[in-house]
Amino acid sequence: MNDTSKGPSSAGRYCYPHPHPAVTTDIALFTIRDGRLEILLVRRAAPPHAGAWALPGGFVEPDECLEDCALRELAEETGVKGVYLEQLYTFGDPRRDPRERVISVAYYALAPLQRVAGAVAGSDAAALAWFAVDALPELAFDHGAVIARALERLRAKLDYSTIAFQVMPRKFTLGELQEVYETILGEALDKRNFRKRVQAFGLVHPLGEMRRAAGRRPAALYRAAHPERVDIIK
Amino acid sequence: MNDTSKGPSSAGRYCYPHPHPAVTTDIALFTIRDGRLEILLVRRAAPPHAGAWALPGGFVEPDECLEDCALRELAEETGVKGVYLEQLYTFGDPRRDPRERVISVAYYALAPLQRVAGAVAGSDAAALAWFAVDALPELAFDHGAVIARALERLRAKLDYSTIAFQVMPRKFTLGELQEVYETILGEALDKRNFRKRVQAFGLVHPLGEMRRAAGRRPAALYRAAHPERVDIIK
DNA sequence: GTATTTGAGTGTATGAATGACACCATGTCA
DNA sequence: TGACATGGTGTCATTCATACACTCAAATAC
Repeated sequence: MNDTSKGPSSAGRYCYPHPHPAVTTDIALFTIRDGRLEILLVRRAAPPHAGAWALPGGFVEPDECLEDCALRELAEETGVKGVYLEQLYTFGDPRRDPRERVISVAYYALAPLQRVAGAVAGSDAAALAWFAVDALPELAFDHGAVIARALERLRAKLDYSTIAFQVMPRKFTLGELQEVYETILGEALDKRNFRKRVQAFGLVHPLGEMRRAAGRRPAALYRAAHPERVDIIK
Repeated sequence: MNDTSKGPSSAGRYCYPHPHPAVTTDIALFTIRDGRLEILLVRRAAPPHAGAWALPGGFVEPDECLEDCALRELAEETGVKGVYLEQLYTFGDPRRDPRERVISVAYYALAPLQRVAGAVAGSDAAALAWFAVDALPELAFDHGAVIARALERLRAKLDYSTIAFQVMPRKFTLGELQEVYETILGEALDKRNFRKRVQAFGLVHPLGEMRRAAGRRPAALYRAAHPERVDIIK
């Protein structure tokens, strides 16, 4: 899929009177597994950066909007569908890709493990794996910077939006919700204050059911008050 | 500068094996004049949308990064230089430009009137004018949506950053600073609380000078504590 | 069957930040 | 010299954020 043509007089069927950059989308997809914040990466099979790990992503088709492109690439390369995407930033350094000028519109996403557990490598990628965000492998292109910015944004949004519910299953306990916050923020929160806030903002509705877990008291189950959208709170 | 070629087999010297979109930057440059928040627009001379008003902007060159492109286009089309730019959002709807696929990386900027007062139309633009943001003319492309988003972001950033100082001259009174906040937010602020906050955050340094104005008590002059950068506060 | 373990669940008190509010000061100009 | 216009200042009440400790309910080990 990646071409290496550049400049005047190169072979190719798509011609323009002025140089056009290639445009891609890249997706930083986060989930939480075993109390760790993880990100989905694909191993590059071909140069440049063969063997290094990269964000899933790819070239924008002529008739699709950017978000559709991100969703499509994510589905093609990893099999993951239907996640909540938010545009992060557009990276346009002329030298970020050694082949040709590539401008990348980065998106980030959060999804519950159950929805991404079946991720499998697509035809474009040699392999696919989840990495803890504090133990990243060697990264291709400027994807280290992309991930850093995505993390920063994600953590900021936890505070003033309901984005965390994107990573929750349909039914969850307040303890599980707090664990998600703590995992993403990388710090412990006070249990009573956390519960107070969540309830005060009306972010959850009790289901009247209990989750029975081994070796401890059952916990009340809740659902997100507005699971379909991300609200700004405060 | 705008070409209309599209798709396979069109004439043109720059050829690629896959279709490439055109990429532009557009700049929403705000200033404050006579107590109104105004935005700089250029009148389109050529179709599409000939006669409509548009944000200054243009195509990304092969070897410039996106922010440089925005600065260059702003200088070329309006003569305005050296303003603080922040990336806003990337607009990529396939039909936002009727000629060909054009993806636009939008930036916004704030500058003091004195630095933009000499803005003059460059070769690309038929004419150039400032419009109050609540009295915009007919706009080309999706520039109405771009401006709406820029305004939203600007207002949000007033609250938690020092972005307002970008629009202040080197010396200013606290009354003038408050007027800027009120103009951008579109609402009145309490004078004492405003001054308390500004001082509490250490955002300004007194210069020990006075501004003598006709018909009223002279006001102490201040300068921004960190005029060169935009800080996040709170 | 009793003790232990593990997370579930709950309230209060304190300090900080926010927001509402009114008057006198100092200059110009008529 | 009086009217006018903006400059400049402090307090109080409320709200919000934070720190903090114990009992409850189930499962399991002994």
